[in-house]
Amino acid sequence: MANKPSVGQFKAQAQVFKALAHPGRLLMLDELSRGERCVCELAALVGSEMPTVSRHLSQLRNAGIVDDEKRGAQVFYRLVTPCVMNFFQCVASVREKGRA
Amino acid sequence: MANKPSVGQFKAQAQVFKALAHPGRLLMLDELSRGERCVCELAALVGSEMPTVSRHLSQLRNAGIVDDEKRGAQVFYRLVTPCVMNFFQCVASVREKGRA
DNA sequence: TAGTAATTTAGCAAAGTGGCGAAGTCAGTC
DNA sequence: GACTGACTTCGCCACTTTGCTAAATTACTA
Repeated sequence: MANKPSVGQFKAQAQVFKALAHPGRLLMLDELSRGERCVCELAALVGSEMPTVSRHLSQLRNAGIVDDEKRGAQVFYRLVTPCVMNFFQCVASVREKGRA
Repeated sequence: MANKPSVGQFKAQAQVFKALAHPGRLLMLDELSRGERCVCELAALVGSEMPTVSRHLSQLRNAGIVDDEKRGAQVFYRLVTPCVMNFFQCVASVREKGRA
């Protein structure tokens, strides 16, 4: 019933893409594709302060891309939808064709 | 040779995602997936002014997602990398899992 | 050459994004 | 109960994005 997707659908999808539209968040997702990580590990990875990283992660969580689990004093994040990692191949081809 | 992608790579990829992170641009891409369209057709589709649509299209072009061709007084845009349309399925699953 | 239509570019105001430090919350330790 | 560490939320500022109108550009027509 959705041959012509509605504007609302695109709005929701744009939110997901928006969550992916940041180098630091992509770096974190790449790391999470190899297993769950706590916030402090990801903060060290991207080299930003923890508040900054925490907010990036909540953006990814709100988009439904990652999930979090509190264990003790630490919070571990993991990738919920690994298929987003497939995007990278297409995006790479986008960039290659772009410069052709 | 790229087991550990560099920050620069993620920066470039984020640019592509950024180009996709707008409902109107997604709507236009969906339309372009069914064939080339001129700017005025796309403007009518999204219901924005032509200058606005023109800028959105140049963003998509700069990202390497679409290509343009001038024919007479009109400029026709077409999808260069149809694989970006595959994203939508994964994004849809992201949103479904997100609300589970 | 004038005139009209299709696009793009430029300039402006409003809204959103990203980063940091300060402060608040929660878990484990002394 | 006080203290420390991990994390989140808040407030602030700088920067970017977005949409509009006005103006410049290009193609076609009379």
